[in-house]
Amino acid sequence: MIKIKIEKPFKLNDTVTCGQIFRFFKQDDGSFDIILKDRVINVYMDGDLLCVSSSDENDLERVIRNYFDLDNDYSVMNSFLIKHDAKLTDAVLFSNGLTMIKQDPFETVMEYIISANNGVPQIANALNNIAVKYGKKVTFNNKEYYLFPEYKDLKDVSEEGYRSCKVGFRDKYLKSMVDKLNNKEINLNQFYDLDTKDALNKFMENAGIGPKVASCILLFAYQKYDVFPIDTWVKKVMKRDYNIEGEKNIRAFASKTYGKYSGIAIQYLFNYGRNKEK
DNA sequence: CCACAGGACGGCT
DNA sequence: AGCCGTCCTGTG
Repeated sequence: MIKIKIEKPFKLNDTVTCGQIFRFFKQDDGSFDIILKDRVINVYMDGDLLCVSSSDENDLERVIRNYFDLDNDYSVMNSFLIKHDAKLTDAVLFSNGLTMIKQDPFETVMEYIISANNGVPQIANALNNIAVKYGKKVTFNNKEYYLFPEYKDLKDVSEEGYRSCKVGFRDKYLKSMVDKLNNKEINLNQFYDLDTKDALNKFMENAGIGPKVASCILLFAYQKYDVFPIDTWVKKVMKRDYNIEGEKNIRAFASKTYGKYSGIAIQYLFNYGRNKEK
């Protein structure tokens, strides 16, 4: 168990539950078990201390600081967003302490291919099925969890293999992506260095990856904050609160208004929207 | 049983 | 270039 003193605004609960991560489990005591790339962690806040235990305590503080983006200063981005869109003020203030989790690129790619035309519970279920079938088992606090497999582990998985995990028609997209990775046709590390436009276009060359999926991958795995993933929820909000319709118009508005922090704006809007309705 | 929700794609104009 | 039917699964 380690305890990390939180120096900057950080809302653990919102950060975990606002739709960035699919593979977390809220415990009866209010803490979260979260499955990371290579380990399972349990986290909770005790005052200004973030308390973390893990199936693998090696280098844990560095891993956690990086995963939850604890050393990033969001105040500059928050001021920028409020300055450029006063209507976003409430959402920004409400979401102060929400951070962008840094997720594993391969798992993120698979997650968002599965997310196309799909619901959150179904996505989580499919991911869990894949992990149980092909991932490594980790026992943590007497509970059994399964890490999400790496692409090498999925080298010989057929379309039927994926489909038995309830991914539906996305089976062929997953297989195609895993094949390309194992054949070295794609290197996921290259996207860190590309600018957003090139990275979007390069991801969209792959079957099953369109604008929304590519944007989510870049936002959640590569910290490209200038993307603006447009889903049906965003369309509704843009129509209702800004009277803007059509993907082209929404994209133009976001680019002009939120610019390099468009993705952060979406996270704040979503976090505010879903909590306010409760 | 049917209606619906959720993005990418492909075939059509 | 833009529109629309289709793909699969789960829920109400």
